[in-house]
Amino acid sequence: MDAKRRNSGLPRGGASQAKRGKTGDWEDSPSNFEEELALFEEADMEAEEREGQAGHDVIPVGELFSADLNPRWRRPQAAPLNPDSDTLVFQQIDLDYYLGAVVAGMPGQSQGNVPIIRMFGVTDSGNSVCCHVHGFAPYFYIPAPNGFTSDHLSEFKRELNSAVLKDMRSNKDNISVTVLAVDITRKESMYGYHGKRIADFLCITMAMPRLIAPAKRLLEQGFKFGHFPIQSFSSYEANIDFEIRFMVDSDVVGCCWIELPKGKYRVSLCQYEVDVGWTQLISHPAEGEYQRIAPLRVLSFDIECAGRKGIFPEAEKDPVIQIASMVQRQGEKEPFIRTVFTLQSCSSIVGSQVLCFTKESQLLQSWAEFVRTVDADIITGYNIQNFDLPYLLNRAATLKVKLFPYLGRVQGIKSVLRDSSFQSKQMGRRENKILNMEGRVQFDLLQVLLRDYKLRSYTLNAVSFHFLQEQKEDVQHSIITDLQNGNEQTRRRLAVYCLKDAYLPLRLLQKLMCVINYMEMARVTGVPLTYLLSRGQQIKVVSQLLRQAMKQGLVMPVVKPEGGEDYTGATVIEPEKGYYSVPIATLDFSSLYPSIMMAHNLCYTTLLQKGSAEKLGLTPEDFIKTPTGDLFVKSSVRKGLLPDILEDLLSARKKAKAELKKETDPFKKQVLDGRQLALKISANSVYGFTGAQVGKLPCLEISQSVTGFGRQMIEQTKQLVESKYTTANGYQADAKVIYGDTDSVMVKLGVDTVSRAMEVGREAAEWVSSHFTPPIKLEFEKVYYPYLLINKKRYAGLYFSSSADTHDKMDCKGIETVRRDNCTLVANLINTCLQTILIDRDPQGAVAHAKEVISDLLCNRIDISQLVITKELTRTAQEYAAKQAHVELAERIQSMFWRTTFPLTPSTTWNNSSPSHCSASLSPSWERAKQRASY
DNA sequence: TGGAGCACCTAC
DNA sequence: TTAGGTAGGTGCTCCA
Repeated sequence: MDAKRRNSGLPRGGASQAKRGKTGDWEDSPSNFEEELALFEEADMEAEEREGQAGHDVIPVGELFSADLNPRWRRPQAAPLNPDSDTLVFQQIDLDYYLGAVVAGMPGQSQGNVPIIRMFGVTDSGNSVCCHVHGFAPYFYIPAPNGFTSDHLSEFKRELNSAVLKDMRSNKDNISVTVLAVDITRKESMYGYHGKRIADFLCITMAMPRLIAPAKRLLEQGFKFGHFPIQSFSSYEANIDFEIRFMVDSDVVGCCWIELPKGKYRVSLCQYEVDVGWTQLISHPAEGEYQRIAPLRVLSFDIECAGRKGIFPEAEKDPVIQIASMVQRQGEKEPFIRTVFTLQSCSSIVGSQVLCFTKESQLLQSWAEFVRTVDADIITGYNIQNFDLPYLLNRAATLKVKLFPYLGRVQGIKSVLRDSSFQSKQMGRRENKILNMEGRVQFDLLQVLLRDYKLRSYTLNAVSFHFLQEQKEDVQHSIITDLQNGNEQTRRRLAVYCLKDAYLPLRLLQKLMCVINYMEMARVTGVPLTYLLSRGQQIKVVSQLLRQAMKQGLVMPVVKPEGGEDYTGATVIEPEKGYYSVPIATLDFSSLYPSIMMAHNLCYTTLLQKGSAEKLGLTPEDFIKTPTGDLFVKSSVRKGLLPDILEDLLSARKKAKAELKKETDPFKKQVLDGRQLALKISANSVYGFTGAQVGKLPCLEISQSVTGFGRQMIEQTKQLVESKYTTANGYQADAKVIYGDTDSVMVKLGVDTVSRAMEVGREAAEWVSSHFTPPIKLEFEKVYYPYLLINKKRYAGLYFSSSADTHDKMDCKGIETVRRDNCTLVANLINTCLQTILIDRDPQGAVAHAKEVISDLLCNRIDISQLVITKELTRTAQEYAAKQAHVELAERIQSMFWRTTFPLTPSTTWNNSSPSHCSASLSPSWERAKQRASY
């Protein structure tokens, strides 16, 4: 089919005619991306002929924008829904709550404003659903005071209610009842083992989520009611997000499928906007057919602004000139909507629709209308959270485009910008802007990459090149304004650029399978999709903990965060530094910390606090003493919650790993690898959670026992291996553990070949494993041959695991090549030298290469832009003249080179190439070059 | 000049 | 209102 026929009259290289004027410094043959776009056109032809539309021409919109410009923007027509005879099934993708008026016929309070859970989702047929869930109220627990009976309930409730009311500074919602109910319930604290002693707790149900905190505070401060003396109550589960509370109680997990049985829900407003009582909905576990994913609409967009020369665009001053949008259904290969909104005219682009506006305010308003029409479930792009969306919103405010800031799915709710700062040790302080868009998940690709990937550069260009081997269209930022001020051909050039910037995030999302991976994570951990990008690690563990606890009638206490003493972590075995030209076998404990917790049943619920063992009359057979002296009951007395959670996570990981083995597609392999890694990280963060002293439920007894066991185990492993594999026992040589970190040992077995090292390694791992409690298991991982051990946490070697004949890769740990605080020149130099040493086994060659590079550096043969080493040195470099900076940097690189590649003591086998020797041979030329350079 | 203290990044 | 952990190498500044 002729992809160009729609474009009759317009030459393909049309832009060449426009190579006049002041912006003539760009190349203009059609880019690969334009050809790619044109290919989409072919695929679209049939659909369009069927639907009888001509979607991809230039449309001079002027004032005439209508959401009906292209029927494909809309979702498929929704079939009529009869609550009495139809079941409604949808995949829930976002969940929040709001305060709303009571809906007659729904469970819960009968008057006033009530919290209503709102679930957004999509059906199999691609129709969107907004489901209001009624009747669920927030609650928390306190232990019932001594002598409390059901006769005291109403008095307690009345007193607490009036205390909370009195505590309110203002009562703008006109609340008259704060405490809805107080019930006596039999529960048990999850913190510490106390002989399964179930006790009376008061379950206090409040009218609104935000009333929980004051009620908890008042009870803590000291509360008096009836004839009971004033006393302070500790609270339980008063710090749980309302959404999580609901999800846990109704067994809903992130992104699961929800069923509303016929006769149990009602249609309230437009199609598929429904109301249901919270006990009526059915949540399907994400298994079997319910693992599927609905045809979600993913919108990716990018904006261009006409900034002033050298000034970062400001929304108050600089206009938005283009917005490109691409919409793709999850699971399909290509976007089915490709459109660009431009200010002023723009030549046509095969494969995309161009909508031209004469007024910027019209462009903005129309784009918002477009978003509402497309009704995307997921909104993505590159840095949209902190740039594009805030810019559009601020720009629309400046131009007073009143209908713009309604971008969510709920009518009448305005999208508002807020600043938030999020701080964690893991990610440092991160300032972000937050924009509410009810019912749409904002999935900023930059944020995903910042969280999940350690990269040297996070520009869209660098990231695209890294993952897709593709780059942005070549348009310098500085000429954007000129292109806009040119003619319809230069604006076309800009539009192609803009389209590509909207397209790349979609491609990346697809390639990295972000959406699917995040959904899996939401399903495994039970939190909403949005939490995964906006919150930390802890909430995932809390969600799992609560679910597991509820099954056993356990409640989670609220603890005051207080920083305490740090505890001891893992052991790093003192390395026997050197270059090893013999195979070194590496044995690892797989999932060390999780398996320790499982093997020894370490949990909040199994912890014996001081004196408990005697008080409960436990015999020594009932509990264990950990290396740190803490006591935990065995699983025969009570199985811990944390071991249960870990078993779930690790069996999911096992499954992912099995799929990984079967998979042949290299990229899907990578993704499955990512998933199993995510599950591993989740399992590891359970340990981290117990050690997080400023956290929801720290328990240092658990975390320090875990690391204590770990320290013991790695020492024992070293001793076991070195005691069995000796000449005295008939082996070729005495084995020696030359290094080890946390959960691994590197062993010199004294064998000559990789295959022999693998054999002995496997045998040794199995034998050592038999000394430990399952599921603790030492595994043979790999052989390094040769192996360069520079220092603790710094080494390199050729990595053999699958085959004994060829190495999989050169593995570098902690060396400049993998660190991001060095310039690429250093990384490349060290990398080449390591290759020369390990693969070619030619240390002299490595020295020669280093000399060459340093000489190039000193003679100004290397671009200065490559030379920024660290932040500190950037400053130094700027303070010196360029040539002097070269010398400084060359010295730095030289010392870095020596330390990294020749760190060895003279006794090690470097035949005739010890550091001092090489250093001497380099020196004369070094001095000469230095003199030349500083001349 | 050498060591304490810090920032940064990584290993696990 | 919210935040996983410790060990450890390296380069830099500051100070005695």
